[in-house]
Amino acid sequence: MTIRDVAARAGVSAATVSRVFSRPESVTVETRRRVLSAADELRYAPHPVARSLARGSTGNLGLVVPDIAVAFCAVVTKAVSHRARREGYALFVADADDSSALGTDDLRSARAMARQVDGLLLLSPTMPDDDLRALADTVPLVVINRELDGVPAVLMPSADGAVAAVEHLHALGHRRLAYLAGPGNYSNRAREAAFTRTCARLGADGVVLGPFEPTSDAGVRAADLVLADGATGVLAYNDDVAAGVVGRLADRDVPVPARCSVVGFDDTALASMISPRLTTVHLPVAGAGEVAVGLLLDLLRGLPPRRGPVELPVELIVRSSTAVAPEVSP
Amino acid sequence: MTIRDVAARAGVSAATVSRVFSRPESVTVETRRRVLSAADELRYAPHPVARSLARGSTGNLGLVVPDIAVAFCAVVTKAVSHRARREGYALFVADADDSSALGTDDLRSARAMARQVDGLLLLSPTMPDDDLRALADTVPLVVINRELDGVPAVLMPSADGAVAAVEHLHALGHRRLAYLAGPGNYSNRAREAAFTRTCARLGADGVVLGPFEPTSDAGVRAADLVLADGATGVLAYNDDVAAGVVGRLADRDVPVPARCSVVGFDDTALASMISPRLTTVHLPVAGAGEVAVGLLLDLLRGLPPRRGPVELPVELIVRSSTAVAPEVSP
DNA sequence: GTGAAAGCGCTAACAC
DNA sequence: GTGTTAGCGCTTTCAC
Repeated sequence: MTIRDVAARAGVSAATVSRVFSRPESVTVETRRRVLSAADELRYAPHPVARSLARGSTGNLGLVVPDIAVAFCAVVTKAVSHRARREGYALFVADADDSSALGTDDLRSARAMARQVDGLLLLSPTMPDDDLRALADTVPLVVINRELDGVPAVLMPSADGAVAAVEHLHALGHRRLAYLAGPGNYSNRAREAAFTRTCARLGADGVVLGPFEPTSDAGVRAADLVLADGATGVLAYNDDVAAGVVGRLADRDVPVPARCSVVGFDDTALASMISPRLTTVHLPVAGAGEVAVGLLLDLLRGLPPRRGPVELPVELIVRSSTAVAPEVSP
Repeated sequence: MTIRDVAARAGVSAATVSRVFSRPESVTVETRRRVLSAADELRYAPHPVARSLARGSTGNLGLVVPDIAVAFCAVVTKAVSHRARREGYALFVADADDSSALGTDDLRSARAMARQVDGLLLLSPTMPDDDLRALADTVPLVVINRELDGVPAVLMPSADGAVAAVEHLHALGHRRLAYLAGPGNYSNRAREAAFTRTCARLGADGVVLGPFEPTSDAGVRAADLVLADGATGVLAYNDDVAAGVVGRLADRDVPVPARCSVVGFDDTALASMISPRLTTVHLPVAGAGEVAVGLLLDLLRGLPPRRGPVELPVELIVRSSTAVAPEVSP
């Protein structure tokens, strides 16, 4: 069923059919009606691939995530998907997590998508700066959780969250703190640096453990290291790791928060599902996804790019996994 | 940068360049080398859209999920994504969850993707049989968790899991059981029916509550209904709901499993993250995703379709959220 | 407002 | 092996 079949049936030219489906107002009501009903009878719909080739644009957006099975990524994906659809775009999603290799292969995933989409969104990409820049020269690009001159970005300033978390623990009397490091992305680096810096500023002992996978299993292992270290306040890379820590501490009869306080990151649904409910840094994840699509659309429309990255505020949510430090044993 | 630029630079025809990128062995080593280095210098790569149009196939697979933010869906997506990539296909993912409307709009999502992919995978689709069949006539199609004559499917027989769960609770002495219903999809219907049937067979009181959203928040609400009902054994639609129930019962000082046993469904990571660890029905989620891609590839290759659906066994995993029924108060 | 014609970038016969 | 020639299905000038 091609445009020509419809044209023949409606007694018009292919160009007219094309117009009916592209700029209906540029065609008489009467011919439009004829074309539409012919199309209907033939169950015709424009072929998107042919349309993309002719138009030079696809109507698709692409998103590369480090690991779709991580709640944080899934939520971003959902937000991006909705905003994209609302704007009339379909969404291509690629999971960069390469089980065969070590780490993620976001560059390859991004390249594979680049020509099939009008624009690309990268979530927490770990590829080298140069590769990222080269990619940005190839295709309209917006990154989330990554900072690079000249590439539009939306940031959730993890550092602020880490600072708030450390200050919170310090205010509760904790003097030996541990940060459980995650994967080597922008967010983790920001969190780790802010943790260390803030510990130093407040005169607290701050130790960095890890890196760990961002999973609860890794959190279980991390908990034992924390215990061995003697830290009483823990900041985990994310909620999953924090949940693993909490679970393991419970299993080892170390009550949380009485003997050890635990802070997570992301404020995923998990954070309020476990017991005790997690004190955690809330990230405006869905908002970030939406804003990122907005930036990308601006880019596609040729609007002047904003100077710096968009920063969405984060917030420490205090729940039940943090409390005053245990008294030092005599 | 088109194929012609490369052809000119390498001193060959466009067809030869095309061959180098499609069937390299059909070209001399020497010309191949020349073409490749010309392509390299010009940073040329074949344009996938043009290629799709000319070839009549895209090299893409599509997946429609009811809600990517649900762990179950995310895990399937991950498995599908990996298998697809391994087979040389890219993956289009659409989230059918339409926040604006009630429920999911998988039909619309599927239609939007249909012509841009070589084949489509539908996870727990809720569209009417007729629409599904019509779609299957349009594009190679495989469904997961849905049964419909003539449409290749992979099933995780939820009913078996529900039967095992009810038998488990009954064996522990529970005589009044509740099923917390989920969304109106194939899986929920299978679980609910099996629950009711098995309760009847064993002579237990079985009450169906809901339907509820598949979230822990809904589980919180459900817990109060369970308490009001007096059931001591609960089978939830999924782990999230079960987690909500467990959390709420703890808040209401009803110890799990001492006073009430709770069984989940899916065996997501959450199940072993909460305390007590959830007894739940393990679903071979990743396997299902992989197998589904396999079926779809068979379809694309024109292999004769198998007669019935592929069934992957499920298994009840007994953890710490179930125990012998509390003694009946005198 | 509508049609004719050229072309988007690539592939696939078919000749040579 | 390689080049020539037609398209794939649609959009888009440019005339009329």
